[in-house]
Amino acid sequence: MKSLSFLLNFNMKPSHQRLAIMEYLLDHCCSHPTATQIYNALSPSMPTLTRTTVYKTLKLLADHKAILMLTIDEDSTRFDVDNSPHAHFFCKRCTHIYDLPLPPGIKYVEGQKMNGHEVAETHLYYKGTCRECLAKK
Amino acid sequence: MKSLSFLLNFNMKPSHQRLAIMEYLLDHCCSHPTATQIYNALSPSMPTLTRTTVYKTLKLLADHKAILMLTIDEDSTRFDVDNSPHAHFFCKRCTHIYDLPLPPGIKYVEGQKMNGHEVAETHLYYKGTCRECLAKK
DNA sequence: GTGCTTGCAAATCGTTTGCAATAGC
DNA sequence: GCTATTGCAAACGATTTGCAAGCAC
Repeated sequence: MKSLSFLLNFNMKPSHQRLAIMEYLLDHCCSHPTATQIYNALSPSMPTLTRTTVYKTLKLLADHKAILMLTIDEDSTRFDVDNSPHAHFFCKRCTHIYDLPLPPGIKYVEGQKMNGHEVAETHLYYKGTCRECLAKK
Repeated sequence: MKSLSFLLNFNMKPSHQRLAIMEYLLDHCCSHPTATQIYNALSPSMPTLTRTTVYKTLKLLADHKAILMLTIDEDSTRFDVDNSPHAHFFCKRCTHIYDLPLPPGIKYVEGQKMNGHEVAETHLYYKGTCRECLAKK
């Protein structure tokens, strides 16, 4: 019941829907799912769930800094429960997102100023073709 | 007529429309415009220009690696003519994008392998509130 | 009952597509 | 004339909105 404590930690009421979404995120942290993927996965076992609720929940979680919104994919927003500093590799062919260790030398800035700008998030992205897709052809 | 040589360099036919779009990009490199901003700016003096053409041209330029597509803004794709390695700061309040020098230690990977993945682009993004918006309130 | 959460239907907006018209060599 | 480029209208898909209904304490 990790999802329960997760929601409580962030002062969010643990509704049925939120628990399910949170649990999905925790179970699929490595795939960095889209809102639609979450909806499609949960919908069969939760017929009343709507896309709207999924979007609202994800937005709320992101506002509470419980999850991270990744804008690496131009087609749709991806979500990441892992908030430890790490980089991402986005495959342009299959749209899979891989986690990568942070290269030495780069600092993840948060809550500090940079050139007068207040930094809330740092993102390091690589884009290209992943090893799976390279192997295919 | 920088835009002309720019297009020729990338083996693209220098049509009237492409020249105008390229020129706009070169003149507004620091604002990292959206397709719609480009369209709105050029439309008055080029009444026949359509959004479609702007999108197609930008996609073509990006495919030829003449410009960079930035996915930092969740609302719309931004375009950058400056292909020298640098970081970006995205203001969540005013959506302005600032160029930032690359911090020491980080390498911009291109054309190399990383964990078996073939990297085509590296992106370093910071998000938060910019100094202009901080000063306002 | 009060207030937050959800569901619904519709709208919005960026972007893409198929195809016909056009322009330039 | 041939081929690439453009324009148009329509489609598409992700995301948001306003509002009414539902749920929980």
